[in-house]
Amino acid sequence: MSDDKLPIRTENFPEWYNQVILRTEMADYAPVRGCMVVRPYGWALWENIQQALDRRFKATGHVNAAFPLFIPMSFLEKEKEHVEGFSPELAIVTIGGGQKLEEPLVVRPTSETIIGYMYSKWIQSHRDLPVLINQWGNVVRWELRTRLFLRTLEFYWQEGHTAHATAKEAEEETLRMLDTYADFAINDAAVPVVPGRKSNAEKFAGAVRSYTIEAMMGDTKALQAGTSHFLGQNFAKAFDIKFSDWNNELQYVWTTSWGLSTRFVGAIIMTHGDDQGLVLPPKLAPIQVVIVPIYKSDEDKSRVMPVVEAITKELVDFRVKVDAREEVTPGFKFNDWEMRGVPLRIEIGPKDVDKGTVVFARRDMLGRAGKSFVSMDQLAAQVAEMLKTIQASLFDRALAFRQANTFDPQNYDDLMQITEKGWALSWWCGDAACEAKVKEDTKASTRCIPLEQPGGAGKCIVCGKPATEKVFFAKAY
RNA sequence: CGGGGUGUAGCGCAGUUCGGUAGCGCACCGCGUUUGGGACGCGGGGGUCGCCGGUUCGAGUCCGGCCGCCCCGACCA
Repeated sequence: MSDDKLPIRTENFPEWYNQVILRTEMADYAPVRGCMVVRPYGWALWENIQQALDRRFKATGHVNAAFPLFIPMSFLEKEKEHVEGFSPELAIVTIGGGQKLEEPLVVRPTSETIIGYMYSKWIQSHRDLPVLINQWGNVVRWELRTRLFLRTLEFYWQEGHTAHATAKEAEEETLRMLDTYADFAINDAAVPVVPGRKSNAEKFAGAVRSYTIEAMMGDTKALQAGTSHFLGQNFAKAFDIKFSDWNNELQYVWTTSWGLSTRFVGAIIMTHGDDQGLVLPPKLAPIQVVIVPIYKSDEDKSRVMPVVEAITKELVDFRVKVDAREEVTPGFKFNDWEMRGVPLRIEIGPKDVDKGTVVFARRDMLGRAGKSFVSMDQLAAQVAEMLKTIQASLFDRALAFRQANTFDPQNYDDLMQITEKGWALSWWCGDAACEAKVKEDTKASTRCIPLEQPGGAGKCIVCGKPATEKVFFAKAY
């Protein structure tokens, strides 16, 4: 339950973030360090994210399956970069049923290895390809510094794992799924993202190329909101995934993997939230419309409640909540649901019943500015229209914010200044040394080389050598 | 793993200096009045004071040890 005000977002962003999550009952700290409990309101948001993604996966021919939580330690060791990347953050089971295990079992940090092993059994011929499997599940990475939703020891996600006959096909799949993530982020979450390629230093352990969608949070820091990897034949060779091609010659398959996690809940919170609390995009909000009935006397109540009921029936196609609590005042409810980010509030009192109207109050425009009197005629259509408007305004606002905080540095000093206050889009020669120097000097890393490039050529912002691509430098979560 | 902070009712804290049997606000329960932007009155319930040990007639308070959690730095969806 809400009592007093939240921390001011611009004054103490991390504290604001924590308080919003705890107070809106999205999640809570678990008794184990670095672990969280996703509470029903947070999980409902995640379920809507899952549905939005899952229907896109199905539409592109993918099917769901479930692979085990435990992976033999030796599996991870088969791919050199993979084990090097993940070994510092593995949880390892050494005892089972009171007996010391002959081979330790890793609690999966990701499932490329065990899925690769299974694919080697299942794939014989080019006729078995492509294999397009997705898994919804949880994974464990023993992180040192944790934050609710953004980085916890255990998190929930989906991981897609596909196998293809040709490199071209696999690369297409990698980009198709990156595009799927971008489409979801932009159109359902109203989170503007930059699709791009990761530098070698930032790529997934074991991938040939990694792609990402990067989003700017309300404090201008960057968040990797989803990733898609072209794994080449690295895992095919490690797990001997071979098929007979059209000429009856044995070939290694080409694989991809792509994932999006509960971290995205954090992305939504930090993209749209304001001092009043959460602001949820209508398409994903667990509650799209909250109805607050207003009355003083029993007589008023008996006039208002039937109208509330009738309206609720009319709005069956939306996720509607009627807040009929008697023990708190309407004013309290307004603040409470605003904190919880419900996109649209409908107030109905005796005066409205008399006039045949209701009050719409938009979450994205607080106070008087966001209130309007609306006729009860065609209410469902008006609600649909309003939710659409709010959805669009959230995206526009977030995009404008990102544009206002993205800069084109003219020299290295300029770059150092910019990384203190936003994103820098600069020419980069591609040399890891230049990248490392920036990180050393500014704590900003390369976020991605956007797929959309200005073209032409320039000089590397760090060393001045010729460069053909621009990269985003920014501090990141 | 290093630095900082903290642990007393569900939450936020006071009490620890100087030992004497635990308190405040919010939340919770009951009744009544309230209700168009965070209501109020009256009455009530709830605590092995993080854990273990020591000193003492007596420990939330003093001494020793341990642990948890949060925040800040090196790795990461």
